[in-house]
Amino acid sequence: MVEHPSRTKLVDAAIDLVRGKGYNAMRVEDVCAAAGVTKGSFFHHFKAKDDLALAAADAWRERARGLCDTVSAARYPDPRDRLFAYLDLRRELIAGELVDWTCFAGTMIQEIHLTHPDLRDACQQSIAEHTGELAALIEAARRRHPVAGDWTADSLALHVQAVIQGALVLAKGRQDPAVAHQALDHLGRYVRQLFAAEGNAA
Amino acid sequence: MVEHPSRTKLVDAAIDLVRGKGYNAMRVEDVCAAAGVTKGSFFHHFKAKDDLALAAADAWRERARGLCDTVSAARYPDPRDRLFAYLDLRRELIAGELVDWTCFAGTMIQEIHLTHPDLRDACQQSIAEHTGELAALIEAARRRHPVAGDWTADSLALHVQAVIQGALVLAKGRQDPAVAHQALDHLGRYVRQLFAAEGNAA
DNA sequence: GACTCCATACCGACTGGTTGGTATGGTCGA
DNA sequence: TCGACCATACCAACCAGTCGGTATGGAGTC
Repeated sequence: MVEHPSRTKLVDAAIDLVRGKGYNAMRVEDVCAAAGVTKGSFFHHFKAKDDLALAAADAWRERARGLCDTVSAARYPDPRDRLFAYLDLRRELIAGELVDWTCFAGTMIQEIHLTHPDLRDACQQSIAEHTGELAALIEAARRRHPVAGDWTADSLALHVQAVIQGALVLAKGRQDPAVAHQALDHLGRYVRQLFAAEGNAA
Repeated sequence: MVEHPSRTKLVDAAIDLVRGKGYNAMRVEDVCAAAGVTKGSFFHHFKAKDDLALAAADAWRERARGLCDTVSAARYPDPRDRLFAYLDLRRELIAGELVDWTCFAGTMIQEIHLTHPDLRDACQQSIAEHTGELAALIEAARRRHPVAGDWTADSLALHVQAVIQGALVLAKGRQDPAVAHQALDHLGRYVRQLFAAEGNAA
């Protein structure tokens, strides 16, 4: 499997379409049209629609991998500051066209969690992997700074994901990313509060 | 329009099915089977599938209305305590079968926000109304207690909704309501922190 | 109270468009 | 010439929506 431009284009198109209209509303012909190929090509690369979705979930996981590292460790040597910067980044990423800030995995899960267990697990893995990276960052920050309250790095990472996913749902409802920003503002305030305990103001 | 048992059964069945499998995966015949009526009856009461969804959105809004009041004002005279109790209640409501703790409006919005603008607005209204009630409660608590930070009641109400919606998405992904509890625990801690400012410990 | 008239509620076989998937054949590089 | 890659025509299942028909009960008339 060395590149295959058609295949890659199909996967990318599928991700975009799912992010916009969801999985069930996305027809294979839509994907083909968006990718600029025909159905023959589609079913040459994928044996079924679900197969494409699986590939798309993998591609999405790949995209999400290392998102934490986007916030350079060089610029923010302190993991706590890196965590704050990460939250700010996530906030800023929610802007512009809807299809650009929507989460493929979250959209898929909500729609097919009962009907397509294998697909659900693939998408879940994508989220879990990212949450794991975030938890590691939180844990690093925790080791270097005192924190308020009794909580684990895993649970806070989960909470962050929840706020983001929920903010996206609300933003879709209002057709306006601004509501997501409000939620992320509160999240930022909360996390900073947790790490600003006991006279540790930044 | 005085009752109409068949119609009511169809609406209730639709709400359950959407909460489980989503809107597109729900067939008209599924709704009929679940409601114990035939297709003929269905299309007598609703002129299209979308029409049923609209009715279901209304019914859902009705269900959600006054959820804040479930936390009795008599038992919690202080609106701040009522707010805390509300958050606890929301946490406890996420338990048991998936179909019982899922949000109809959130599920719908995520799936049809682009393809069915009218349906999206109906579901959005359901959320907006509930958020409004919550904001009023927050505002009342705010007037009676000093708070930390610079934020509005509306934005905090929105944040609460976001955490809940996001927690549900994560719970669906893991097929386990426990993850939602973790997120709501953090939310509870945050809100209490906001209201516990300046020596106002409960 | 018997009769017509009609509206509402309901039934279930049928239809026609949509759509995931297939069959077949062509092109091009090795 | 073989096989990877892709195009076109086609198929069959699925499903929202239709349509002719039945049952029930209430209003009006004599």
